[in-house]
Amino acid sequence: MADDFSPKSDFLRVLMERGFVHQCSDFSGLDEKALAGGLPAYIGFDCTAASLHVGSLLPIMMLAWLQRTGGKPLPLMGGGTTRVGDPSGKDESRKLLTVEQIDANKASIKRVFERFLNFGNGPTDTLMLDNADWLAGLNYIDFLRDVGRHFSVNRMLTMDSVKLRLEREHELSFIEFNYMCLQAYDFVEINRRYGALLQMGGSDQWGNIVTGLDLGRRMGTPQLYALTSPLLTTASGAKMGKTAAGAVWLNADMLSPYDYWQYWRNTEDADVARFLKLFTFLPMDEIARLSALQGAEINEAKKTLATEATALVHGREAAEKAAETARATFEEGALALSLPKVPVSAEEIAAGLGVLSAFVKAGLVPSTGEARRQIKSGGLRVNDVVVTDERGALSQKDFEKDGVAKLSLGKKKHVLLSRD
RNA sequence: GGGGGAAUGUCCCGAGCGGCAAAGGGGGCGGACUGUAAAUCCGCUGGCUAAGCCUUCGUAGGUUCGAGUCCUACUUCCCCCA
Repeated sequence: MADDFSPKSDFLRVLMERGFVHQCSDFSGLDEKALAGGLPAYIGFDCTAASLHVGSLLPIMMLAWLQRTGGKPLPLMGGGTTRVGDPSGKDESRKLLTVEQIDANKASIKRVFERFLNFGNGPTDTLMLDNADWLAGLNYIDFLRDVGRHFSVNRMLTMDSVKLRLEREHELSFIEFNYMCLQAYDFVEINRRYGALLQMGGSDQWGNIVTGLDLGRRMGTPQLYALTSPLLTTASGAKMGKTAAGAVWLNADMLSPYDYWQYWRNTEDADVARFLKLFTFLPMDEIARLSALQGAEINEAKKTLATEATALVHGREAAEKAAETARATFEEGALALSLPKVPVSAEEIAAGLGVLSAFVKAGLVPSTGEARRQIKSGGLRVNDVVVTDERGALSQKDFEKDGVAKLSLGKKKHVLLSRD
């Protein structure tokens, strides 16, 4: 791939040594451009959900490193392309979102970037883009004549995103088939408007990005570049960012900083070094030191990873607090009042709150049926006492300590019911 | 246009003589062992006011004491012929 290439620019050097690079259309060409300084580069983000999840962290980190090494980050909201839907890497087409949903998602997603990037009007300040600005108003006939004529359907049919659907005999609608044309056109448009020379993205975006390079050449842009990051999986092969509770969201209102910290704390041993490089800004020698730890000492590295990664998304203070909550809970077995809380009214407690519904209320189990099952396998505890009787109820006594009862599912998930 | 298949537990794959809350995987969750790890082993994996009740097999009807299973129509997808 690029083993024999040694970059001169800080940008490529950092990305490569930290494991961000999977493919590049032209390493030395891009290196030159990065060396010149102020390299404008963009990455597109889907607006299919109200928050980005850890899967999007990798591209965000790439933009952050770009800025730190003297480039100009251009995060692009897919306000327009999300209305069409990217078929890459998907077996089936997804339901189309309404424009209102997309706009709401967009607004909600934007906030995360402020944590990672500096905004402003300087040469290396971040500029937030939205492709709805130029895609939404496109005229079909004009677009076909100006842009569409440059696309070869023959070639499009050979692209992985399309080929996969055809081979597996899954439906590929015309609207999705057009997605890559729009993304390619984005590149040209962003070059013209903001001078972007580089588009980055996950490895599944390679085809879309390279199509943009091609289109640029035909439409007379300067030489454009493509750089993709590897597809992230854990050492045991699972996709990143999925837990039983759902995706690992970056927005605090969708996943608490404490739970976010826990996600990283539970990283598999084999992933720690890789994740430290990708998801923290810690210097490489510090990472090397942490990565050298063996056996139970690896837990120190995991705590550092968790705190650093959480600090990036939720701020240093929230990260330290999550770390402290975890320390008190797991290492001292103490009751940490900073665990996630769910309020219960005093009347409910007085009326006798059944254990089953208490755990449902706490959000630890989805149904009372699940609560029953967990009790059978000894998975539920109230104030660290295993629940054995599914017909039991919580009483005032359980809330004696600080007006709070600690409910636990398994050894790791704890929620406080607090008496209001 | 003609002929033949397929749709199953709302995470996925997948069995299912008319008695079915429905085999088996994967995934997930819990337990044991550990280091809040991995691997391994064990259990669980529709809902509820729970020895009972309710809702599930593409959609709508029908036959039957009883339908995922049989019949009819419809929807979607696939294959073959034109």
